[in-house]
Amino acid sequence: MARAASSEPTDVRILELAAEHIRRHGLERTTVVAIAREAAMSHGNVYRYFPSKEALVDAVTDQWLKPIESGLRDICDGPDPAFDKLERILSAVQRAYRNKLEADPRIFDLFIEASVLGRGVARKHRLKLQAEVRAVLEDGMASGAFPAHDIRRALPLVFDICHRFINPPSIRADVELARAQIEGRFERVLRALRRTLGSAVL
Amino acid sequence: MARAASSEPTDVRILELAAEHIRRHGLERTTVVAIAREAAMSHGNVYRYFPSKEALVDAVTDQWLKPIESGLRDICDGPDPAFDKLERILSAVQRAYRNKLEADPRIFDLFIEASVLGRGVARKHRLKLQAEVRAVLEDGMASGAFPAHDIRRALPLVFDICHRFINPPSIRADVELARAQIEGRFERVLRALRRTLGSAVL
DNA sequence: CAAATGACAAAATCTGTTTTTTGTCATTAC
DNA sequence: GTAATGACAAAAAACAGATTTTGTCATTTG
Repeated sequence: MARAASSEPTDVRILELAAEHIRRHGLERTTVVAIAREAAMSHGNVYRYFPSKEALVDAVTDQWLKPIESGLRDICDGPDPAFDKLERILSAVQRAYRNKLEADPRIFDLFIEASVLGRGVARKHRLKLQAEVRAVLEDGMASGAFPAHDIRRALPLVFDICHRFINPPSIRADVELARAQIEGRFERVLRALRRTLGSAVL
Repeated sequence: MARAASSEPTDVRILELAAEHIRRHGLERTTVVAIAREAAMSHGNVYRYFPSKEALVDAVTDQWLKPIESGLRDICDGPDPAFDKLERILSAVQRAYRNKLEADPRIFDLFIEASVLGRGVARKHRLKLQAEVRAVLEDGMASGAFPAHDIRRALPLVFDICHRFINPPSIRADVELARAQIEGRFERVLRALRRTLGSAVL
C-alpha cells in the first residue's frame, strides 16, 4: 500500500490522502498541514499542486463525481428509447448519490456544501447532468417519443419533479428512510414523468 | 400602538415582542432577557407564560402557521372538485411560504430550523397539511375523480412530486429565482400531477 | 529546472476566563 | 391567589491572548 501510494504521481497521492483524511475525520478536522504531514512533505509543497485548500477539497469531490458523469455519458450514448435513457440517467444519479451518502457521508457532505454554495465543482456537475438530460429530451422530441416540443419547459419540469431524489440536501434529509422505500417512490414519480412527457401538452 | 400592546393579554404581548425582536435581529441575537426588558418585566416572569425559550420561539412560528392551516381547512371544506381543491391547497401553501420567506426571512428561518430538526410545531403542521391532502385524495377517489385507489401510494406521490415547492429548505434555496418563474413551473408540475392522478395506474 | 523546503504575514482556530443567559424558585405585591 | 420579582446555579456566549493554519515566496536540493 505504501508502495502503491508512492508510485502514484504526487498530486494524486495528495488527493487520496486528503480524501482519506476527510473520510475519517470530516472536513472541519482536516488541515493542509496534516495532509502534508501524512504525505511526508512540507505543507507549502501541497500548494504546488493545488492552489488552495478549497481547490483541493473540490478536487476530492470531483474525484467521485467524474465516474458518475462518465456513466451518464454511456447511458446517453446508448441505443435505448429516449424515455428509458432518461429514466436510467435519473435513477443512476439517485443511486450514486445515495450510495455515496451511505458509504462516505463526510465526502458527500463536501458535495452538499458545494451545491448549496454554488461552487464550481457542483455547478459544473449539475450542468453536465443537465446537458445529458437535455440531449435525451431533444432526442426524444425528434424521434416523436415526446410529443411536447418546448425544451425550455420540459427540462425544468424533469428536474422539478425529481427534485427530492436528485437534490443533494434533500437526499441527505432522507437518509433515515429505507432505501427500498425511496426507490419505490422514485419509480412511481418516474412513471408519472413518463406519462407527462408522453402527452402533448406540458 | 403602545396602548394596543398593553391591552392584550400578557402572553400575546410577549409573543409579539418576541416575533418583532426576531424579525429585526434574527434568532441568534434574541434573548429572553431582552424580550422581557422590552415588555418591562423581569425575565423570570416570561417563564410563567412560556416554559422555555424554545417553546416561545415555536409559538412565534405557530403564530403564522395557524392562519395558513385554517385557510387550508376552508379550501378542503369547500364544494370544488377534488383536484381543484388539491391544487388550491398546494398552491396556497407554496404561496404562503414564499410570502413569508420574502416578508420575514428571519421568521421563516425558524420554520426551516423546526422542519429540519423535526420539532413539534413543524411536525404538527406537516401532519395537518398531510391530513388535508389525504382527505381530498380520498374524496377524489370516492367520487371517481382519481381512478387509482391506493392512498398509501398516492399521498407520498403528491408530496414527492411537489417537494421542491413545498419543502421549507428547498423554498429558501430558490429565493433568488423570480416568483413568477417558480409559479409557472409549479403550475406545470401540478398539471403533471393532475394527469397522473387522473389515470388508473400509479 | 522541476520538486521541495522553510520562513513568514495574515487569518482562523483554540483555550482558558469573564460575562451573559437560561431556567428555577422562594418571596413579595396586589 | 394570580402576577410579578429578584436572587440564584448551571449552561452558553463573549472575549482576549496564545497557537495553528492558510497561503506566498525566496531559497535550496537533486
